Amino acid sequence: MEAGLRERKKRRTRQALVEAAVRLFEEKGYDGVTVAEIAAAAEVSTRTFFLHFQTKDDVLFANAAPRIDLGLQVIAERAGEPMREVLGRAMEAMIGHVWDGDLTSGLAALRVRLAAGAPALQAGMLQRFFTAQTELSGALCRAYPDELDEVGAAALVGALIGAVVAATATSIGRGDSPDQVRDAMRRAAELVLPPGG
Amino acid sequence: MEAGLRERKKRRTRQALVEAAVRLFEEKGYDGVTVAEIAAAAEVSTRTFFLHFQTKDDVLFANAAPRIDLGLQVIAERAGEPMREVLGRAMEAMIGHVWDGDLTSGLAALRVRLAAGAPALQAGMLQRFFTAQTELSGALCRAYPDELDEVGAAALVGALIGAVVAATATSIGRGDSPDQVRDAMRRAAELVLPPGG
DNA sequence: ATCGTTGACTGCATTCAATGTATTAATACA
DNA sequence: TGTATTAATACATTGAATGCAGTCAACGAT
Repeated sequence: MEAGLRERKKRRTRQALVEAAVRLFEEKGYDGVTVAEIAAAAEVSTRTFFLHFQTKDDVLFANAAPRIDLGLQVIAERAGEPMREVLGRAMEAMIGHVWDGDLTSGLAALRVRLAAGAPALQAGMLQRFFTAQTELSGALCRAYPDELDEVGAAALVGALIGAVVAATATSIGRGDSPDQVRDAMRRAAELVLPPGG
Repeated sequence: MEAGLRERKKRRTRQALVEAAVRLFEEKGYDGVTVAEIAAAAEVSTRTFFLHFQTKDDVLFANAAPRIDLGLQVIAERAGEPMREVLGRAMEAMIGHVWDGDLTSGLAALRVRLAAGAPALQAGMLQRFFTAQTELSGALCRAYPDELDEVGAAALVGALIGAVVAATATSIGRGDSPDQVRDAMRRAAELVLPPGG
């Protein structure tokens, strides 16, 4: 997959910014760290930070982009199978991705901990979930035009994501282990989409 | 109901700020208006704006505070009745408050329209919903300690609010009438809490 | 009626996220 | 080797939000 020295250097800079940010946030909290500090710790200019990340909080979600695509992919591939079953499988795929991406690494826990003390970060997180939710809802509506209208799809996906996000935040905030958190996510999903129905 | 000249003046200032903000936002969009402009239009200093509202977006939610209390009140009063029924009634009360507070006045529509073009505002709105959700969830958990644990309560309330918020945003964004929006909210609530069950 | 207190409001300075512009320097490519 | 990209930099600016010191009107007690 095309190495390219330029590309590699860029990636290294990006990675350095992510690592510096995580380390500093752990030390001093989200509001206790400025973008300038992160950039300095990664030995680049402040302007370069915003060349890699749109906002300060973006640096904490560097790896979250593929997650939603995973869900959309399931919906695209399994079109034809029963709607609620497909949605359940999409959710299960995303939960799996969270598990071995953010849950075991402790990144998810860090985010929840930081968000508890930094409203700006909390707002940013919620917005990401909402954007993902909107994309999923649109895809589902397009895949099942006879069963769902726009509003119905939004309600169903909103319920699913709403349940899982709230359960996850609560479980992590309570200090649960990664396994317990994953169970909480699954139970929340089953609350909206019962397995035998 | 103690009038008090000082109190009245303060309220007038606050109201002037709200009205100036709404008018300017309608004219030039959310990002197209600065706090300084709003303050100038209300003939007060910029500093005074932040004396009345914590953030720029706060001015658009001046009347939303009592809504959550309404829901909490229902949960407190009806304790003892079946849990899901009480939660449904709490939601119905809040929907009613939205109806004759923001829906008929067009304020809700304005917020959705503005939020579509201003990520910062969208994030702020979502955060408000999440805060409300957390409070409701806590109250419900305390009212029904045998039926719900923290995570279960979060999941249930998260599903309910998530469904209603998503359906509302979609319905408004599609240009529906206030009646249609209210119907969408009710259907979304019934998706999570079926009436006959 | 007067005086001390409270509290709403102001002006000014500062921090910090985020953006625009112009420039430098290293990589890529012919 | 020379030319075109492009990551990264330096510098300046906007705008939200906060801190602080000071003004003046409203209030309450004597």
